[in-house]
Amino acid sequence: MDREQFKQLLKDKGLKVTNQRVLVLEAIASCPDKHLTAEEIYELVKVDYPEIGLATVYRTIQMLLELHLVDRINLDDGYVRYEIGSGSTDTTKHHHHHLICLSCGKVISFEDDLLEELEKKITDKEGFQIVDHEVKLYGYCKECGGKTD
Amino acid sequence: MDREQFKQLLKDKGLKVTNQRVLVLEAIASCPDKHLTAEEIYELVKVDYPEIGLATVYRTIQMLLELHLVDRINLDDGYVRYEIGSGSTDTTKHHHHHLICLSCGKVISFEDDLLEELEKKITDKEGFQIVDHEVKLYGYCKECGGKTD
DNA sequence: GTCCATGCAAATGATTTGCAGTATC
DNA sequence: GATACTGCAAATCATTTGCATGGAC
Repeated sequence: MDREQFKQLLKDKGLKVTNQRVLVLEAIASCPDKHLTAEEIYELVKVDYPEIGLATVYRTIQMLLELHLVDRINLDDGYVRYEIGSGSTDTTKHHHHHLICLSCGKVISFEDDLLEELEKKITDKEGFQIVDHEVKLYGYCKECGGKTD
Repeated sequence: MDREQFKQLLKDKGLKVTNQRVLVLEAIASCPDKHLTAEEIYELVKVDYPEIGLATVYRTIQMLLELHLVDRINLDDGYVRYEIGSGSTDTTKHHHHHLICLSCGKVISFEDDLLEELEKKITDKEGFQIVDHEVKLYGYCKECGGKTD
């Protein structure tokens, strides 16, 4: 999803194209592995566009979530974080999961389809139709060398 | 973990045994599938002990989390929820996961060891040592009959 | 020119904290 | 009796909202 595609999407949805909206999306897209908080996005956008307000950042994020261009992640550290969405590419909703280091706080994303098997089992057994999932694995990354701390 | 065991644990840790602490733990333990919010726990305890304060409930929950007697769940609905802990039994940390109905909001817990395979794979490939995990599956429960929103 | 979008400041709401009184040990 | 625990009210902090101005179309 490049800048022009995004502008077109906004127009198609009857939404207005503003600098703020473009810059917020680009800030999130430019840090695919950093899992930014709203405040961090605000600070990033302010570099290029100092007059933006925090409320606009929140409102834009809300809109991007509804358009499925960004995903929300909650690491339970008191901040809600955002990353460029899996749905932003298209078709196959390739969810990715998160490895969270309990020592340094680093978040590593990874892909895996192992859950599909599990989901099939649950649908069969419980009659529960699964449409989405979120997986967080907590542990210690290579650098923090297993359990050191 | 019954009431007496809990009292003993508190003593062993050098903590004082109070009605408030016993009642908060019992409120959470009595609703193993309801995933209560702090406010709900507060209301439950108030029935038997009207003078309790909400701050005490929060402080007690904090303590119970540290003792691994309760677990925290975040359904991203703006409330943090608590349930009686998997570690409260013992030895084999049998995590359970959550099925969350997008239509009625019901939360169903289930056990599965499928992730062990995945965790082994990640430890081998990434050098990331996993010690805990959280899985949330979103969808539609039997009663809400697949997708009938 | 119309209205949606923005910025600011004030409001909200869950959780935390300071402090003086109270209960446990 | 000392000190940890509690209740209350005030503080905190992320997020939301009201409203008047500004910008997109």
